[in-house]
Amino acid sequence: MTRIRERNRAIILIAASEEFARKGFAAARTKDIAARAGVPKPSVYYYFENKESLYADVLESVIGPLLQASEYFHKDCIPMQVLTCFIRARVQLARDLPFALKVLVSEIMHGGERLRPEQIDRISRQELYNVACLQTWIDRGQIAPIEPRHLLFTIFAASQNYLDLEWQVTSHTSDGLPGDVCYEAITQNLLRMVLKACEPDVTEPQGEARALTIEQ
Amino acid sequence: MTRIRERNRAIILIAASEEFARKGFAAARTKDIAARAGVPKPSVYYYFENKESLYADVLESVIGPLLQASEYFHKDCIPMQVLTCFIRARVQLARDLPFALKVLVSEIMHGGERLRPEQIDRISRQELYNVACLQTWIDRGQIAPIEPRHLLFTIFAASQNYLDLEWQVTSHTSDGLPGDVCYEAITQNLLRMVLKACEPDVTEPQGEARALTIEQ
DNA sequence: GTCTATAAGCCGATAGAC
DNA sequence: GTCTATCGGCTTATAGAC
Repeated sequence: MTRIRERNRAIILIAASEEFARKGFAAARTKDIAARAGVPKPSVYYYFENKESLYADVLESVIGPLLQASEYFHKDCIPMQVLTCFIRARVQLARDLPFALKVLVSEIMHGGERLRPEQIDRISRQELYNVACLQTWIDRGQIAPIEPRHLLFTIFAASQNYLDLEWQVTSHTSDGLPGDVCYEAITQNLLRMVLKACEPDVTEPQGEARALTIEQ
Repeated sequence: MTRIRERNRAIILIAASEEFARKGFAAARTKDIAARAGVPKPSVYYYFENKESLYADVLESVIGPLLQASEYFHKDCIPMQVLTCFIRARVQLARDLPFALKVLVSEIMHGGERLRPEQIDRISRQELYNVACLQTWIDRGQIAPIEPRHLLFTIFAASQNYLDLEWQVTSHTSDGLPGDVCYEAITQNLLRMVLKACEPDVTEPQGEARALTIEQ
């Protein structure tokens, strides 16, 4: 039966996400992953090819939802609305898949060498599209001239700072996960920072900016 | 002679910074650190107690300069000037000690378990002081009510995104380090984001904010 | 599908010659 | 101080019984 297979794969994948999130790929032990999942170690190798494959599958579990958060990006939508939806989706992703997202952020921060070429490709394409979108808005004068990749990276890193601050005394629920208050606060702070920063300077409009802004 | 000792320690420390920055503590090999430093592996253990001690010393090499960047924080200084100096100092630190800083950021993002208690203490104290400073400004209405720790973390993470974007095609110098243009762009973007976000809303001043703002 | 018992190899750390 | 040669422990991964 394939039902039991799917279930066990899911259980191991979640355990792996947590172990990889806490210790990183190299330091995480398959023994600990198995223990956390409540299965003997060989089961991990029965359901996954090896440790690297398991790691790549953890990354895969979050890449789809991550890219989906970018679906709001369209050149002809209102920039502030797009950014608002985008940031909300990203923070919600951090709430839904905190560990897997942390693994991905850490992986990208370390060069992405363990991402499959196809995964790198999908992320890069989306990134390029989002950058092009932001650049268009900048050229039109709809948003301030902020380097698009820096902006996207800041959102990427900040959207999950809920977990990165856990080593300090913060408000946590009993099971060790940050409470909803925390997520809403992060959303509000990030929204404010990004939207304020992106507000175009009315004192120095760029070229044809005026006319196009009115069209919008 | 202690001169040769200091020199070799420094060489190994730099090599270790680079290896730890690229691979993390667990994945970095002392063999590779020795090779990068151009010394045989036992020399690493002659000059440092063990791998963990070497790692802690790498962190130590950047904690001092990191805390020094906070020297501008004083309750009675002008918030925007403090933040400007602080951000400039942080980005400059990222230029001066890119690898060691990356190790520290990664370490803190993973819970700081490998920081010595005394190192955690120093960082926490400075953090608490900076947070208190920001909170005072918020209470006085001098800056917008942005959660101080989120703001500090965003600056912390964003100030070194030069290296985190290296897996994409960016402008690098021949030796693989980002050029100065990149640093200035990061500084400008970060300054804009933070300063804009911190501008107090004149439309909704808080309580005694007016009077105190004028005093300043 | 599940699990015990073990193989094979790598890595941190050191002994000891120079 | 410097380096070769090696040990001991730990980890991934699997063989093979149930």
